[in-house]
This record gives sequence, C-alpha cells and structure tokens, in this order.
Amino acid sequence: MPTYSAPRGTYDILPHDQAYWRYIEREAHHSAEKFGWGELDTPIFEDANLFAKGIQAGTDIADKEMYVFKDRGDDLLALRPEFTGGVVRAYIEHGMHTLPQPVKVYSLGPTFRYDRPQAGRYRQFYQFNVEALGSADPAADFEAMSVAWDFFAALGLKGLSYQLNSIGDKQCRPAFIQALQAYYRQHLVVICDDCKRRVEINPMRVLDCKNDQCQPIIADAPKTVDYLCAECAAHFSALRAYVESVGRPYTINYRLVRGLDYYTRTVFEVWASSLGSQIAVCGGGRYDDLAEMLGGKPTPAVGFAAGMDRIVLALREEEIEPPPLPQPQVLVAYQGSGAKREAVKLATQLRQADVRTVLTFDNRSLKAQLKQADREGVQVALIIGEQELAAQQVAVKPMNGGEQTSVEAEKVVEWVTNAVKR
RNA sequence: GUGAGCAUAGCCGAGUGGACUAAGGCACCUGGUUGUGGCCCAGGAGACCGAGGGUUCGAAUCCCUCUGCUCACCCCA
Repeated sequence: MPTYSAPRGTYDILPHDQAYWRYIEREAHHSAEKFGWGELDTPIFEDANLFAKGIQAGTDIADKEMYVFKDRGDDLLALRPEFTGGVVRAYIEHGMHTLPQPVKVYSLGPTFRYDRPQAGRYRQFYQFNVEALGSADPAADFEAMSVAWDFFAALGLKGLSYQLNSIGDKQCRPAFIQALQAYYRQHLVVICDDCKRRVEINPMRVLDCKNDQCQPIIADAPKTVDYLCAECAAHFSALRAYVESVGRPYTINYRLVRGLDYYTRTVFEVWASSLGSQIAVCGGGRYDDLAEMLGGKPTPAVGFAAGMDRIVLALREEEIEPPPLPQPQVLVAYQGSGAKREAVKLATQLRQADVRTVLTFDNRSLKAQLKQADREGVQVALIIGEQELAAQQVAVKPMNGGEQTSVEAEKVVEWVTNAVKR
C-alpha cells in the first residue's frame, strides 16, 4: 500500500480523463459568454462567517460540513462550500451596484464540503456557478436558467427539462410555513422520524423527504404556490410564460424547496436523462435577501450552480465522448549520441514552428522509439541515425503506413509543417 | 452522525484453511528484425494477498480490532 493516498472524498483528475473536464469548461465559458456573463474568480477560502451567515441552527451545514480553520494570524477562515457567498462579497466590496445592473458573473473551480462521500459527491468538488445580481426581473431568472440549458444542450446531454417552483418571499412564506406545520402536526403518527424533526426545525424540507411512508402526506400537503403574495405570483407566472415561449419542457415541482431564509421565489433544477432515469444536473434560484444579510444594500439576485463531477458521470453514462485533447504530431527518433544532439535540435526547431513534438529518452532502441510513436499517436516519426547524420538527411516515416522517405535536414521543418495536420 | 457491502501487483481479476515460493488478462520493459511501430511469439520486472492481533502443525483463505473504499440514509448553502 502506498504511504499516502488522496484524502477521503478527493480524487486526482488524471491526464487520461482531462478531455471531459476541458470539454465541460470550454462549454461553460462559451455558454456564459454567449449570454453576456463575465468571469469572476474569488478566493478558495474566505472569512468563515461569510458562509455561516444566514444558516440557521438545526441543519448540519455551518457546524459540521464546512472546512473551517484558523490561520497563523488567528483569522477564522473556511474553504468555500459554494460560490455564492464569495460572489456576493465581491459585489459588495467592489461597489458593483454602480455598474449596469444586473451584474452577471460566472465562476469555475473547486468547492469543499465535509460530507460523507458517495456517488457523485466528494469533499472537493467542482462547480460551474452563474449569478446575476441586481435585478428582480423574472427575465433575469429566465436568463440564468437559459445559460444552464444552453450549457447542457451544448454538452450533448439528452432528455433535458426544468423542474420549477416558487417558494415565495418573506411577505408570503410565513403563512405557508404555518399552514405546512399545522398540516404536518396532524399527521405526526404516520410520518418518519426525520420529518418529525424537520417540521419544527426546517419545515420546508419535509417536502423532499424520500421515505415511503411520507409520500402520501407530501402529496396532499399545502403547496407554496398556493400561498404566494401578488408580487411573487406575478413573478412566477411571468417566468413560466418565458419558459413556455421558447418551448422548453418544464414541470412545476411542488416539492422543490430550499431550506435557508435568504432564498426567495424561484427555485429550479435542470434534469437530464442518464441511464434511462432522470438526474438533476444543476440547481439554482433566487436569493433576494442574501446581499443585505452580508452587509450590503438590498440586492435581488438569481443564479445556479452545476456540479461538474456529476456532469462527467452523466457524460460517461450517456457515452458522450468529449473532443480529444491535442496529441503530439511528431516524434523524433535517433540512434547514437551525435544523432541524439541533432534530434534535440530538430525537436526544438519544430516546436518553434508550433509543431507538437516529442522525444524519447534513455537511448532506447529504434523499435522501442517507434513503438512509443505509435502509442502517442503521432502522425509522423522523424528518424535520425548514423546514415542520415552523415548524409545530412532525416528519414520521414508516416505512421499511417505510408512510404518512408528522406528529406534534407535543413528542409525538414518546412516539410513537416506542410505535411502535418493541426 | 447511522446502516450495508467490499479490500489479492498500476488496472481488471482467479483462488474461501495445506502442495500459494499466489493463476490469468491489460499495461510496462527486453528480445525475435546487430536501424523501423501497430499483429504475433519468447522472456522479464511487478504482490510480502489493506494494517495489527489471534486460532492452527499450517491462513490470502477462519476469528477480533483498526483503517480505507463503495453504496444508501442524514445533510445538501
């Protein structure tokens, strides 16, 4: 057994797997920029309180599931468990309310949660995060939802649909919570133990309980959409109209909720088919009350986060092949130390001409060098042996089985740049 | 935090008490071609069978503890 292994819940993304990540990152950039979003990079760690604000007691989030540490200056920091906190902090810190609203920013990178790892869930995981800050317009919700849609469609994921709900705001939600709790208290004997707890601590969460015995109770439970105030109802119906106008399939999912207080109105997910069943590939919604909780001016905002690890899994399951990464185009083989010097020099010249070129090391046999050329997928092997050295030539061997020829040493770079495919 | 399953070389994986100084495949290295890849053939290297303890004349194989991995629950900002 090795002395060290990657920490629990983390993993290495090996060269072999990078094509998936490159593909996902490329499409993320492309989709976000298509809609006028700009990239924002924030620190991987922040003041721990930034993430703890707005998290109420009773959930495991703040105390158990964050990577919190003190640095040598005794500052309490946390590895970011999500992007939103840092994004809102940056918005406030840099006075972005003076920019044209909304401010649309996206981010890519690792996030951290101290969870028990399981399928598609890691302690270091990668997110594509998209936010629009400074607009309460339902069209902004739709724009964020559309970035997500465009992104997943570009990746080739099939069976896309939206799950959509509205959870109201601080005007109308209290009445809903009351009705929900009253209803659940009538059914305490049949619901699961977790739900008995949830009813008091985080009542909206009873709606996405997976326990069989709770399903009939959920089915008849009060629905958030029936308790929306006039403004929230208008917002929701405008958003639905936008979704319908572009013909994307969506389902009103009354069980789709968020547990924290700063979430308002829109909650959505994008689902894709994977191995025949539907999985959520991103989640998002509106959080009109967060900026104020973090010490900024009231700033309506909407966004989503997509878990890139899960997207990789979905691509694999759907057998969607990412575009291959660039392979070396040329390998320079050699025999003898004089030839080796020439090979090193030629390789340098080829790279200056922007040809992806590899060499072998350790003076291996020509056979071994050509075998490597095959394995690396190069288009052409250039061979410098004693004969070529003496004749100031280079043997040119196409790896697709074409005939081997000789080219004058000083014309090889030109020959290669003309012959090799990008 | 709770529950279940699993743990043999880089990867896959046979072996469930004696003949295991642990099979096979992939990958790797060398040679068959004293200068030529992909196929084939031959050979080589690579494992103290997750760790520790116990039972036994004998343990990869049985028992205990630990660790790790996986899946589900919890949680999911």
